[in-house]
Amino acid sequence: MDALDILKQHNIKATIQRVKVLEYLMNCSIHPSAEDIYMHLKNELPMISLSSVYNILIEFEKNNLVNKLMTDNNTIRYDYTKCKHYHIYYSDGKIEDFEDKELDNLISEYFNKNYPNIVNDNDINVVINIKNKKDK
Amino acid sequence: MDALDILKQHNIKATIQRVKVLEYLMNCSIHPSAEDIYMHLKNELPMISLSSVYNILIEFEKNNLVNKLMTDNNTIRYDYTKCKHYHIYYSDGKIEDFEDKELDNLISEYFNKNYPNIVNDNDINVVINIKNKKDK
DNA sequence: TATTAAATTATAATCATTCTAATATAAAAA
DNA sequence: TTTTTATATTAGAATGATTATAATTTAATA
Ligand SMILES: [Mn+2]
Ligand SMILES: [Mn+2]
Ligand SMILES: [Zn+2]
Ligand SMILES: [Zn+2]
Repeated sequence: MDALDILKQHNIKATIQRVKVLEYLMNCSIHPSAEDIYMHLKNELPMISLSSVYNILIEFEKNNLVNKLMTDNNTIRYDYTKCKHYHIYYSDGKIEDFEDKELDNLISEYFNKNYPNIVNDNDINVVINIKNKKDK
Repeated sequence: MDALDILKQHNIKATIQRVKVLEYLMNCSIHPSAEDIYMHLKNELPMISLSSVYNILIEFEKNNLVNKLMTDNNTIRYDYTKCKHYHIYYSDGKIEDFEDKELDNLISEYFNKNYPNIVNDNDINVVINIKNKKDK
């Protein structure tokens, strides 16, 4: 399903800015910051403003179209909400998707068995931190 | 082991500021921000500066005395490095420790078996996100 | 004691994000 | 089609966490 349909489905008015932001999020794999998105879109959409990117991301987050990824260097990164997956954080800033159904099940089952009342599946995240060689 | 011994052990000069920061981190359970630490210490140590708190935290981090906890609201929280544990993030900002040996082992074994070359134990974190009732 | 280095402090700078008010665009009403 | 109203975007200011800079204090060394 393409960006336009997704916006319609969520009753979000499909402005050109929103379509472009969503398209970029759907197709890129870098887990961009708001600034990254803005920089990328300026090429094809020179009039877009950084404010709009922030506004749009807030709107998308409310509708669960994107997830915020926490980082420890004070910048929020965004991830298009597709099927459940985890993330590998590299020390150079790269964030990589990590998909593993078997691990999903393992963890789901474990929490359902041991903490059935506290947590539901989607609340649990696995974060993998890897140091790049250069960074000692 | 108390704060003073830990600093000696890591060859960090035991200034009053460093001792107090470390003691607070060791004893409190709120996973404080730099500002939280500063506010708390001002009572018993009125001359301490926020700069020092930041400097000290950087120093502690280099020596693996503390870990940074990522958050999605642009403030870094600090955690004294004790035995391996995970964290529950509540939507109201509280961060709670979550210790579970069985889960540690489960995850360790799984990664050792399936991704032995990519990851080592301590790189893997489990983050649990829970919405407080009020927050809809 | 004099000299040097290290740590702390006050303060300014940076930078990601949010807020505010103005403008533009689209939808609804007349 | 015009007028009105609501919504979205924009530019720019404000905020707030963190980092950088330079001065001062403290501790260590000669
Ligand atoms: Mn910041
Ligand atoms: Mn900030
Ligand atoms: Zn992802
Ligand atoms: Zn903790």
